[in-house]
Amino acid sequence: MTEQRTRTERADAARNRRAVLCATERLLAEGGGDHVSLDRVAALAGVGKGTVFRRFGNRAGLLQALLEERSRELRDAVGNGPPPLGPGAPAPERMLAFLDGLGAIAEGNATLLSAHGQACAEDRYGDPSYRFWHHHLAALFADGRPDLDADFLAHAVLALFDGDLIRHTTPPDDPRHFTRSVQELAMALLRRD
Amino acid sequence: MTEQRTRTERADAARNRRAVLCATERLLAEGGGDHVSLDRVAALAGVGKGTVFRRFGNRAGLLQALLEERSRELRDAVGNGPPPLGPGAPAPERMLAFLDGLGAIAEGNATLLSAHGQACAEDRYGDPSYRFWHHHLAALFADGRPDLDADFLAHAVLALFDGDLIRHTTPPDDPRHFTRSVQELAMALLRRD
DNA sequence: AAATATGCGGACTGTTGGTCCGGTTGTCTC
DNA sequence: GAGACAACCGGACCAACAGTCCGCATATTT
Repeated sequence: MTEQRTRTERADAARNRRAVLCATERLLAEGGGDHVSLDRVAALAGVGKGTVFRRFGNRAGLLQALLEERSRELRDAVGNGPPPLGPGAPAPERMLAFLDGLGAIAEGNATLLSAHGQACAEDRYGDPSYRFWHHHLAALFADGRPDLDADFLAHAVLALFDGDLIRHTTPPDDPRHFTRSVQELAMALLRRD
Repeated sequence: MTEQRTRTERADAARNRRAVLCATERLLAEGGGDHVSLDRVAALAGVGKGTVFRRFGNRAGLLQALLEERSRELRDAVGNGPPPLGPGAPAPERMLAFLDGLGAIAEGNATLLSAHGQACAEDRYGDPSYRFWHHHLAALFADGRPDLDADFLAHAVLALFDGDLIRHTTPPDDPRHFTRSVQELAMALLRRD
């Protein structure tokens, strides 16, 4: 479960990584996204500031790592799992299942999403995670609508997964409203009624 | 053309506002969006830092003002101009014309858009400019597709107007590719083929 | 020309992301 | 278990930034 970048990662290093990730999570939950300064993270995790940077490179890297942890499961399921998430199901069903999964993650991590979006200055589209989602969506669109620009449609759908938009379109009584809206939109694009 | 917040605005104040706006513009053009620090803006405009803040409140306000200046013309044309931009044309035509106009502005101000997006922490959806575009789009969608959530569709289309996305989907030889993609997508949503 | 309010400047503050290096501690070998 | 080695750690440090403040200047009005 814990990934290791060299052959074996030192025990204290692994422990610290966990501590930092947990601290980030807690700060994110209790204050807004801009409440997560790296000073605070380090302090709450009980490590030095240098440690945080050595592990995660910079603020964006830290948030990205957290985001990746939250979405790894879905990624595996989409790549190698059983239908309808995994390969084998028809495109519309597969897309609905995928958007349901991604939507759930996004809805549960809106503040993390916002923070990451703000920190991730320039290379959002180079992020491996983003590329994976994009590639998947583009393939599904290309399958159903060869007449449209599948690449662009995929970017368009992913652009919806923004923390602020989620908060703004989620009524207090229906936490999954956003996901259904995205699904509806995607189906309108995929199907030629 | 220059707006005045009290009955009459002092001449030097107006001059300074122009200078600050111009300086921002220049810095934005020559360096990236994060190259525009308010220190630098003030220095280049030849005014004190306090002046910038008194005029524009904060960084987000400054960028917002610039953005608004660039889009005021389109706003007027949409509200009171002749068809197909203004009222009177059928919804699809009107939407195409509108997206053409907004796309042109966005393509010409991608870095400004990025900078504004990053600075505008929380209240993107409260911005009067955003509300205007959103209201317009939502009305057009509601007209053509009463079966879908027009409000959400409008947000979705506006989410595309992001500096990074524009840069990422604009090939070097075709500066208007982005706009056409957006139009294509919007038509796919509006029409029930 | 005097009075008044409006605007001005830039020193100042608190916080941030990010760097750096002397010292520490895990791990591996013998 | 002892020693050697590399990996890792902490937190002092730095530059840059957004935003505040207040004594001074200047446009406008009477």
